[in-house]
Amino acid sequence: MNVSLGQDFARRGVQPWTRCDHCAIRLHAPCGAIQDAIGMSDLERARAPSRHVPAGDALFEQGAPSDRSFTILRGWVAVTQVTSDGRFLILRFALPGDVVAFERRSSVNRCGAVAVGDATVCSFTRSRQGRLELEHPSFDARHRAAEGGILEDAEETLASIMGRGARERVSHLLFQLAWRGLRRRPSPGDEIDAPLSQIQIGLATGLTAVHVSRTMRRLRESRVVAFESHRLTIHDPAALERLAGVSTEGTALWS
Amino acid sequence: MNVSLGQDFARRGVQPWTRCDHCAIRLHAPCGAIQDAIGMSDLERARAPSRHVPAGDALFEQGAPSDRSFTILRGWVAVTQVTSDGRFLILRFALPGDVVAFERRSSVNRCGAVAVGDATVCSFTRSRQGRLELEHPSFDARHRAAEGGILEDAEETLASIMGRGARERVSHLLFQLAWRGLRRRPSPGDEIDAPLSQIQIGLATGLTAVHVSRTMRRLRESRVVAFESHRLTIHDPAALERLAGVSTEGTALWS
DNA sequence: CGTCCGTTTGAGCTTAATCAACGGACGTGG
DNA sequence: CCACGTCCGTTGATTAAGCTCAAACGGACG
Repeated sequence: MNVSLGQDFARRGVQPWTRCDHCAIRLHAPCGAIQDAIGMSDLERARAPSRHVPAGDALFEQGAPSDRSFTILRGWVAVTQVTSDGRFLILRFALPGDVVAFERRSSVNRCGAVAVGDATVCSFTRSRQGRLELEHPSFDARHRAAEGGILEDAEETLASIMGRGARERVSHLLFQLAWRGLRRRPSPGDEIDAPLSQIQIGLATGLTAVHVSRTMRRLRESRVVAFESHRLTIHDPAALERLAGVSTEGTALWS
Repeated sequence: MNVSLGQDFARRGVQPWTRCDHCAIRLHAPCGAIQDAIGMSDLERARAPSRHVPAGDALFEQGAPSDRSFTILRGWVAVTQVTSDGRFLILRFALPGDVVAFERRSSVNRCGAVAVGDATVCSFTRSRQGRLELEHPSFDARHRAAEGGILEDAEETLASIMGRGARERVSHLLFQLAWRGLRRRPSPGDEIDAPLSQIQIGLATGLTAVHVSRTMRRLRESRVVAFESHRLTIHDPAALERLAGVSTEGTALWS
């Protein structure tokens, strides 16, 4: 089939991926088992002593040399970047079980990481990580799955942000965070503690804090989500998912 | 150091990563060796018969079942996605040597791929790929590096797009494509053949084709880049790089 | 009690999307 | 060979979205 990229190629009814009901943001796959009990206990057994990071503290700084990767055990961590023209932005949030800074190719951190709310993490040196991957195939698999999941999330976020619209961007972020925080698809009335500020939501969506405020007021007024005093309430998950533009409903062209 | 995410935390003079002068978009690492002669010959030896994909044809379609990953040998390929609300966008471009659709977790393509200009690709089944990774550590390493590189590119694109501004988005894309196309940092006067349309640039930057046109006219008038009849001319690489917001110059806080 | 910080709201402005039209390149069919 | 249609690039006019500036409010905390 010839698909001319330049014309009416869009909207061919493709309804892409579905989502695993366990592990938040992955899709179609048999659930990368990121938070699998086995994976976590493996990890716990092998971990370096855990470290507490108070809210607002940097877990590590962009550009600083480092030979460690971190696994979040408790709390939220923002993966941040300062661009060369001085803008500051949040690339993604890491929740408990997520791995941060696990690329091996560089001895210098490409991004920074800041604790959002109090957090506890454990870390491996890269050499130890390499040994663990060799010795424990399950650890290696978990690690690869985590990396792949981050790529998928990044592309999903990219899609969310390229498709212009503040409401969609914010909805996508909140929906993703709710799902990952709950470890399941949100139901009406679900609440989660989210140690976020609207400023951080803005940094993660490429919006101004003031515009985030307006957007979230509209979302609140239309009874989709409410976010007050660090507590996120999902009133209408279906609407939120629709707005987020990553719907799992709908007919796939290929089942 | 306590970094309150909410206030003046920005512009701390962090000048993050540098770039390898060989392999385009990676950074600080000792050059992922994506196009390394060894990697490529390994690949050629092991490859399935190559396949020609005429311009505009789909290499594979989003949502279609597939157990193959593809390596671009010639031409450019756009990795595309149709969102659930019908928007069509280009997540990234794959150039010769790049690998596409190499996640193993799903039997269904998360994205589509369309040849931009004529392309030649070769493909592996996932099982063969797994075997190759076990048998040839260098193949495995190349593969991992490619995946990591894609993640870095995706995050860089994300940063480029989140930092509002059409000029910056277009500059970033052109700069990245020029670098990857040339396999080195662009010099003044460099030209590369880019089988792109402005429509595709729009799809990859989240902008309208008309606004891409205006933006590129401004870039042309300010003698930064020209793009005419599928030929991209870099007049002022430094300015382009500055606009792209991924400068390698500048002092890093940590050398 | 005062300060700091995050949120909210308003007013004006900038940017980019939208709508519309035109010209050129190219291919197709008469 | 020419007429026509299509697609791409370009430009103008208008509209909508989001940013900037500014002010006020409220809670947390010293």
